[in-house]
Amino acid sequence: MDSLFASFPPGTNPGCPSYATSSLARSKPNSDTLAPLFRNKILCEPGERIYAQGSPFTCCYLVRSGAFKSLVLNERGDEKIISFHMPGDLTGLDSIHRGHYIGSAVALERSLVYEVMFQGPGNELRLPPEIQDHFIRIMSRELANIEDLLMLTSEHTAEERIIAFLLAFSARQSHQNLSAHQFRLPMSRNDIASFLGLAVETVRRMLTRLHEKNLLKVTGRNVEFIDIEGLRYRLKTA
Amino acid sequence: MDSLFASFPPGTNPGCPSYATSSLARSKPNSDTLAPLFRNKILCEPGERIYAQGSPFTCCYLVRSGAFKSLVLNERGDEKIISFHMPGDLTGLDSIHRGHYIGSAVALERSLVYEVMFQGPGNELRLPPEIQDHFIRIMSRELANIEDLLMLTSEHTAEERIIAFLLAFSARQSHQNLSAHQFRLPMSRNDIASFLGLAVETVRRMLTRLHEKNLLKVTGRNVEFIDIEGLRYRLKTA
DNA sequence: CGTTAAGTTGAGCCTCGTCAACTATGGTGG
DNA sequence: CCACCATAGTTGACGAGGCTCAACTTAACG
Repeated sequence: MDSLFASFPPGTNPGCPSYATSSLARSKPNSDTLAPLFRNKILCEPGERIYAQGSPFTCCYLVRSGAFKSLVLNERGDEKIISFHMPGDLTGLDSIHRGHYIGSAVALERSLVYEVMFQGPGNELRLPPEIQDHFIRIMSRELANIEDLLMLTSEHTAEERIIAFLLAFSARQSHQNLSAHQFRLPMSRNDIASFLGLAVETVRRMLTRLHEKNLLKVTGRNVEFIDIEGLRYRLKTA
Repeated sequence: MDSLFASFPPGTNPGCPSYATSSLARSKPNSDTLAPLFRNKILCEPGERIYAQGSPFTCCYLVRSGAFKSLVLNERGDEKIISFHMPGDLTGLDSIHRGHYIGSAVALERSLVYEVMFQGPGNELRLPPEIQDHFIRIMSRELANIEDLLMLTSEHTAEERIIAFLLAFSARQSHQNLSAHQFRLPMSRNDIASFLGLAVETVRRMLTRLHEKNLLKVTGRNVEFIDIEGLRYRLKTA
């Protein structure tokens, strides 16, 4: 695996998949490539949704600041978190091929997004040539990200999933020039559990376990790594 | 969920996700839209791989006949099946953003593929305007497909996964004007197990269970539905 | 016809989900 | 500023679903 969070723009990191390595820390977000497509700027408060499952598809959204979760309601009515979106990420890519959004995007904190419009009046997609390349690579990367998540949830234990998640988030932090060792998670335990395909209680149990092993410290949503190499090690020797 | 197999081209099926319904049977494959991008035609024997994980990315491949599995080797060295590709599907989309293939594609039976080339000499992507729209929708749809698989594997029991898989395959069959009630699976039990995030033994146990409940008949790779409504019912009332 | 891989079946165990009770947190209105 | 309530988070006990391991049968293929 490579990353659990979308990265932007794609870098080049050949070789075997390596869980939650520095792949997220490749290159700086370069969101301005899409600037010609920007429309409105929207400010979101925590809990607010920029689009709702089933509503007509209008555009994708580029996250400038804050954080989002994108989720799908299943037949039982409870939500499954598909991904988290950080600054530089595009949301709604999975809905382009439909006339409506196949999931919802909800702000986890006060956030700023741009509308990214590329549909003509007849709903046909029109990308300026200089953006085409970039856009397709973004989608390809998104595809690879979900595949990573798929591998993580189908072949790894609860502890490994938590570790991979935290390491990926950490990498994303340093990507934004924030501390990779100490950070505050914008999402709830429930969100993490849903994202990783676990029960909330299991998430907690794994966190306490990692705490007892002196690998990290968690108080509420604040995370502090004690032994980051130890964490990485537990991922490799699965 | 909507489908576990890529569909081509995307249709319009608004509303909540509904597992393995007729969504796969939307519209006929219309692969010729990409015809301007076709290069060589390649014939593959079972077990042959059209590209290998880590090798330099050259192009995507359109399946014309036969079937493929695309897989990723994890750090332990065993393969995880990411998707199955049927006639009309594109493979390698997840590798566009990298200089190399992030997984491998292996023929499950004697198959025919087209090389789909859209990279210029400088590796920049160049899509004819009339194809752009179509191509992006394909990628978006692929994204939605994997999200479906993600939801299936993270929130559903072994039995439900098997049922969803078989129903999706059945839908794909009728999509190709083949019988939806009786068909031969091109992939091994191992492939199915890996794809659904299960052990081979579990796959079998569920098949026998469904057999005992008079819902279907399985002999080797041949599947015959006895009570397709019964199967659908067991998916809804999860 | 022999060899190897694929498929099947059973027994036992372990991880993780479920349920229930409890505590902490944060937001709101009096 | 505090009381209140709702939501989020925590902890423990228990059970079940599915994985592991091992033995065996069947199928595929030269």
